[in-house]
Amino acid sequence: MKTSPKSKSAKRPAQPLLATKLTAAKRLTPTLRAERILQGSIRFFAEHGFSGQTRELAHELGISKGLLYRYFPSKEALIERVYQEVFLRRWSPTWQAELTDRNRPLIERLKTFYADYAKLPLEYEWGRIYLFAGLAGASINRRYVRLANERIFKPVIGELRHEFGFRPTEKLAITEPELELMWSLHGSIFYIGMRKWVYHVKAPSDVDGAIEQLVEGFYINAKNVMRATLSHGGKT
Amino acid sequence: MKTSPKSKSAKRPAQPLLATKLTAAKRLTPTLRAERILQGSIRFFAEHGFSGQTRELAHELGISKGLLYRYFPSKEALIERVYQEVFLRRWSPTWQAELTDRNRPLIERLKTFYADYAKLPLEYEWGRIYLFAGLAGASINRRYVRLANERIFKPVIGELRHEFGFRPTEKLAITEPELELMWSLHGSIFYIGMRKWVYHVKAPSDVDGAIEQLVEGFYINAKNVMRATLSHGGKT
DNA sequence: CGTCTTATTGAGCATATGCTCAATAACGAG
DNA sequence: CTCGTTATTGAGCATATGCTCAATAAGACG
Repeated sequence: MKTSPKSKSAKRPAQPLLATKLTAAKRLTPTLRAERILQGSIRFFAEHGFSGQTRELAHELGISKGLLYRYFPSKEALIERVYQEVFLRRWSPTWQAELTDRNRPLIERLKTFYADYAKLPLEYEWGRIYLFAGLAGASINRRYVRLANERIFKPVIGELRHEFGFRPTEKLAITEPELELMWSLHGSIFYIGMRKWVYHVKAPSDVDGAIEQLVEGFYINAKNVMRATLSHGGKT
Repeated sequence: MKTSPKSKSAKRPAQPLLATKLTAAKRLTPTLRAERILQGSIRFFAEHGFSGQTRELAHELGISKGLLYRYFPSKEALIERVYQEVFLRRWSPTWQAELTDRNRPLIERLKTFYADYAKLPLEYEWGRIYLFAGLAGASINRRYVRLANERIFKPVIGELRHEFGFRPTEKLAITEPELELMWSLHGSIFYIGMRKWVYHVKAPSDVDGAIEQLVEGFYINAKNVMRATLSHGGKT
């Protein structure tokens, strides 16, 4: 079936479409080429999922499939790099300090933090790749959840405890209702992204405003839930 | 495609010595067989996504791949049937009446409704297939969102308006903050399922309790948001 | 048991897909 | 310009995958 040179040449006579060789910015330095492949792969896999073909990816990158394999030993390895790049490289190191800076009112800290943090899950690439990875059973999601738990959930619950006059998390372990509060907020935020990038239905016209409304509701709910579940001896 | 009668007839050795049929699939009636294939496909596609192979599906069903194509003309058609079965056949016709039955307190109605409704998106098959479909760009999600909007979002907002003394939705159009409230609740619920079936991280030990906490928070937030955004002339 | 209907099978086809490798050509050094 | 290094290419391989069809055999009925 390979012996069909006639149909082959008939199909590919020349460059009928755009960018076949126009973007022939050929012969880049390995570092730069690898970087381009990585960034292109992020976009590509976000769009097509990890079952997208390497042929098509190479075509979109304007390079040959062979070149792909010079920089990444396998499709699997490429995907692993995509995970690293998308999820672990975009974590702002200042968030934690901002969240726990008691010179500012907590509600204000929460609003500014989530206004910034929400950009991650609301980003096209981030959200879709996160879902594809999870559905494929990749471990990256669990790793990310652990990160969020340590650097967001725990600190925020700690600050809320302090705000509402309950014992700190070191003295009174974090409860399930408190954790559910956090999950609920993050779920609502992520769902805004899902509406946009997965369901393709109308998202809020004012995303920042929607996030702020979510944070305000969260703050009030937190107060109520903590009072209802931590009150017995929980008060300082 | 059929124009290849070259050495076709030559190679037909026919191996009738097949004792390999250990799992002898027994001759079911077409209706029953189709039903089994459909149910098996739901489980299979929920697990592997729609890029799962028909060969493997047939194997899991204990039948040959050929039989699959006797009952469903193509993989695509099968998937379409899966959508129908999962999303449109499981909608309870009594929900709407329950939600608007003003003989019962609204908060109670909401709790019982969501305790029941949440079973859908929290189900393994439902949640994962919904995500796979959305990521693949299927239109079923938009269809489902429209359904939820008409039969849940609008009625609930209407009841909340009545509960808190604002003008009905026929007189004062539903606002974006109100819709966001609904989305937020549904997002939080769906996210519980995602934790279980997609991220494989710890889900609440008491799901029903978590749902109830969500509904309570939702009710309070709704009151606050409506008061903040509908007050000017909105009051009855 | 024999016969007929049809549910069921699996080899096979055409194409898709991850990956290899010998050949090619772009850039820099001399 | 010449030459050497190496980024880049694309035909090609091995296997995967949706789907077809002639052959098979499991029941129903006499």
